[in-house]
Amino acid sequence: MPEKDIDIANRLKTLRDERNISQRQLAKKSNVSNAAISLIENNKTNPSLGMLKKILDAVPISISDFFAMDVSEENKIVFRKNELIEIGSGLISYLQVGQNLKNNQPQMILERYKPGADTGKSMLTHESEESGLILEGRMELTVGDQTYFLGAGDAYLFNSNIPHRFRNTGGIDCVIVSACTPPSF
Amino acid sequence: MPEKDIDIANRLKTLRDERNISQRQLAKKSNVSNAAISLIENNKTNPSLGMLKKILDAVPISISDFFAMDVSEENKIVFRKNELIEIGSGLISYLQVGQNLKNNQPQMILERYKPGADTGKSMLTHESEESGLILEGRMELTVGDQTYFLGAGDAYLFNSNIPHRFRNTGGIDCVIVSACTPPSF
DNA sequence: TTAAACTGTTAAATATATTAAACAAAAAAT
DNA sequence: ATTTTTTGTTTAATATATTTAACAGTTTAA
Repeated sequence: MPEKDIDIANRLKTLRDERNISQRQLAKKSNVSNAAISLIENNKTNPSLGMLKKILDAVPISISDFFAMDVSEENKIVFRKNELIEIGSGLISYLQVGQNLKNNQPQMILERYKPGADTGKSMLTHESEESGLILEGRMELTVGDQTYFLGAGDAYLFNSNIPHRFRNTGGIDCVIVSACTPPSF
Repeated sequence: MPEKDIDIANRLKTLRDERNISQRQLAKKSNVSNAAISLIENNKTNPSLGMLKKILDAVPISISDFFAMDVSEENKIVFRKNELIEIGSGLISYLQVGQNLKNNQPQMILERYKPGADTGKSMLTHESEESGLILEGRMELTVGDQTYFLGAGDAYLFNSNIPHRFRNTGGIDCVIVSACTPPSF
């Protein structure tokens, strides 16, 4: 059974945070460009072993220990602002609370709809209970054959099997925090 | 203290030998080219982690375990024909018995001199006792101000502080097995 | 407030890993 | 003995990692 993703990105970031070293400090100490470290931590490259070795030697930590590190977020409780997981971007961006959610966990998402953003005329449907709260801007929400206009502070709750649709018809970003149980994707 | 060389080459080769898998079998199973595996095992590339991961998943073994593998050759006793270490090539090729030799160990080398090969007019000198035996071909050996012509079966022994020189003046390869104590390079 | 020294990220240039295909040698099959 | 597989290796073409340099945002100092 092949292991799942090795997640060097998290490992390195976590390690660096634990030891309070900046990308540039580590870069200098390991004779590697700071860009390389940034790219690794953002999963934008597939580093060579030589590269990883140089970095880990500078930390220092052995390769074996590095991969034996426990970075499971199973029991992680607090997720900092910059630790939210980006699961989609574009006209609508999604920042999720937690990773690899179980079916009994709510999928909380911080959603940002740019002006004109629209989940589409071909309404959404999925097997969840869905709730949300508008933080900024205004949102046009259609659930079934009813359409609502929501402003900051307003909230919603419905069964997502009912076809629904979000549209930002205003001129400024609309920011929503939503929750689905079980997670919808 | 940074670890010394990680030696992926040895690790992979050893692993593959232990499990009796050919390069091509492993390549196919891991969706990687057989060339890649060959290059890795010969230290001719600096593989990416993604690559290594694919290979190790096919073995299978975890990355952590892979790097925790003991491949120290400290007490290795028998070195197979294909396990000799190439420490130089070209007109003269050197295949050494063992790795990271200690000062109290003899450095045995299987040397092949192509026709015309010459260690150079500017004689060699180093702090060792040196001995050798001609296996094939003929060799012109100069030690100090004496020059000797050796054929298969002949041998030599001298203190390498005395300037010396090897020249294959014949038309065929000359193969020698030599030994230096302590190792000369 | 402004400036200076940091933070992490990104784009284009460069270096290098990886593949595909062909090779030669050894083992297996007929 | 001679095909036929299978072995590992190599080279040129291609894909991609890494660096250099510039950017924008945040913190520290004055």
